[in-house]
Amino acid sequence: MDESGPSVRPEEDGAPSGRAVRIQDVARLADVSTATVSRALASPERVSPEARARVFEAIARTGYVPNPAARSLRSQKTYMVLVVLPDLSNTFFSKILRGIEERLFEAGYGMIISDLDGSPEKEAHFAAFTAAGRVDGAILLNGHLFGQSRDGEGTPAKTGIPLVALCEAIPSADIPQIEIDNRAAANRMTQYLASLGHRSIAYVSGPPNNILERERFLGYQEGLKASGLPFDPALVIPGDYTIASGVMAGQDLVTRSRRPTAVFCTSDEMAIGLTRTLLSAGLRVPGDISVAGFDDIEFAAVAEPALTTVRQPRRELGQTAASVLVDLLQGRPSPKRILLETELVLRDSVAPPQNMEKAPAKSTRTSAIKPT
Amino acid sequence: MDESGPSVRPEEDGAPSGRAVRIQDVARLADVSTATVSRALASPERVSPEARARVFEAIARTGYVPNPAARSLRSQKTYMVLVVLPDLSNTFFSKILRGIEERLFEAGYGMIISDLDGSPEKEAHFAAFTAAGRVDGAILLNGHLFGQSRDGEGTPAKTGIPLVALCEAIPSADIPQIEIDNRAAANRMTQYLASLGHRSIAYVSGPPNNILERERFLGYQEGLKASGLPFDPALVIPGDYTIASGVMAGQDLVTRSRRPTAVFCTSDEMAIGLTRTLLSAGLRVPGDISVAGFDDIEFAAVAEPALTTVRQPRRELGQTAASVLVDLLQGRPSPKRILLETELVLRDSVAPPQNMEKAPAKSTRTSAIKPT
DNA sequence: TGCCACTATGTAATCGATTACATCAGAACT
DNA sequence: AGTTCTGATGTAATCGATTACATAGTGGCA
Repeated sequence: MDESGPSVRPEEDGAPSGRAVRIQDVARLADVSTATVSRALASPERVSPEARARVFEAIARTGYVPNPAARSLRSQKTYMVLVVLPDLSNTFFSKILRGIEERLFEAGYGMIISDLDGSPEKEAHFAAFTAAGRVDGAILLNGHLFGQSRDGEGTPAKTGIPLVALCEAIPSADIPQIEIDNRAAANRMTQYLASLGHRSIAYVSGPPNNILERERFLGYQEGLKASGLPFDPALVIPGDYTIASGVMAGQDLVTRSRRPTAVFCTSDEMAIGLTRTLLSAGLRVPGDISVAGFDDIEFAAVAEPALTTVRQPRRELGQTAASVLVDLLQGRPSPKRILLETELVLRDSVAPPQNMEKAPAKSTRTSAIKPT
Repeated sequence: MDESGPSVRPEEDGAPSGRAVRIQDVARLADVSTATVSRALASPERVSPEARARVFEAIARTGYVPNPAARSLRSQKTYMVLVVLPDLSNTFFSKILRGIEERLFEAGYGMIISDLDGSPEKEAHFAAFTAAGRVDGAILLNGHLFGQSRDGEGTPAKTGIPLVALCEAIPSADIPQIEIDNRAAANRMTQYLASLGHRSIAYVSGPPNNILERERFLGYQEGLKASGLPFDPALVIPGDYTIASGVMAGQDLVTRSRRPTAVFCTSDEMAIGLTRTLLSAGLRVPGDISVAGFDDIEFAAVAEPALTTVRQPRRELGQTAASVLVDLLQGRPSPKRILLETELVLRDSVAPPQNMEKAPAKSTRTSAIKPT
């Protein structure tokens, strides 16, 4: 443990060697009790200015940092928040995570990430983890509660801690939902495409049980209707938000004899994969087919052609979710649902359909990088 | 999870209500002492098969999960690992993180992420966090120790826990380094470009103090030398690995009167941004200028044209770093340095220079998506 | 002056697991 | 048979902070 020598004083008062500084050490140095030290930290107004000063002085000299395990054991708080997401390696989440982290950090909370990766064991693990009180709250990006399917089947595991749903709403759960209006956004994009003259607008979907997908699909149908266009099931191509599924969708399109003039992909990844496939097959984008995406990830602006898409305020989504959770953790009230604004980002991958426009194949690039 | 029988009794003997199950509850139910329960969990071979069976049965029935704070307080272990990285929203890190998380999860460790974001306060916070024993170990992706600059200046903060450097080596630190051979990889790519006939190969750098950058730059110079090409400082264009800096580099190139025939970008992000700018300016890639990247992020394969690059085994890098750290945490020896293999991924953004090849502008696409 | 209210502080119980040490039964060895 | 060893288990100390409760001191007010 310690070197007990003659001139021991391994740390006259500082930290340099050996064992960590305990609250006892600080108390002794400040000539107060441990209770006073604890109070000076937690509620400074409850100790006299003199004692407070001595305590802070002692803390500074020793470099004392409270032992979180001890604190947590007694106070039943961990100052940790769990962020549950389906796939950490998905670009879409990284900016959101950053927004979350920023806000949590400001509020003094740490962030534990759980990448479920579709694994039930992992999910069970983190459910237990949560139930074990290892975190004070959680932000769920995976569209369902622990122990429940996306459809709200099954009994949600009792967590006993505040939860917030982010991006993928969990309608069956009575927790705050932070999201965008997916339906309105999809509607808007669809109407935009129609307004350019497209009469045959394909839709590349997300995974079937996904609530984002359901909303966006509704929006797409509404958009068609509002534009006086019929809904054609043959124009719905299955996808799952990944680049690979975009590539597949593109291959599907390429082989069709009657092709739509525009494709609305419900993620930028799919749009980029799809575009790539179309271009490889010798089709022109947007000359032969216009392609629109969803999310506005970093690469959308530098895709070739630059991708027309729906911008989600990703960082802000993360920040908002974190703020709401912190409010809950600290006993403040919070709204049940927050919708953040999206924005149509018009770039070069969408143009009026060829047969309506007599212009040559060379697309009219409206901007080099960021039009908005 | 399961449908419990007709008589619900969600937890006949589990947490009767409200409060969490304690080791005491399990012990009572299994008719053993708490010590035996603890041992059954930590070292099953030290308890008799019968007792062990009763304990596990009781655990299953109660849904007991050890209180981590209590465990941590006593055993001085947190089963948490800190991952320090400079920018969470960078695509490059996400797959690495996933690799780390996978391996840590298998070994029973949780992952706390700290996104330093270039903020000294954040860094100080996490240094204290670490010093406070809140994690058992850390994986550093930011190229320097706490309290130290990238150049090894300053006294590294005493953490007292195992550390591992990942991707960005920390030469001054005596900790395991997991990385790729950046120099060899850059050398190889440079020689590859030269072997196609390129005599004027530009280099878009990373940030100046970055050790990756230094290594890659050396590799570039060595590659030139090995190919009998002179090094021309005018062909070195500053960058910082971001898309935006790639765009800037592209703008620089576009305005030059004498342009290189090939550009080696030290990140895919820059390569994609740069390509975009060249294309927008009416240049052809690889017709007029070949562009190569580094990293092989997901988007490289679907960029237009598909990007020739150096593949880093990102997931494996993460897994390896996590494995090494877990070894250290569990007292096993570990190698000081691990170099993982990279791979040259040949796609469509690189071709022989125009003046050497009489073929038309239409580039010969060797593959649609993934040639390798 | 005597009593109350209030503030500042100290004492010690407490959180829930791990683990050093003690105990005991039975096997193995002399 | 007596001694030692081994393996299985229980008892209770321990980790370091928080906090309920107790106590001392101070000022106000009748």
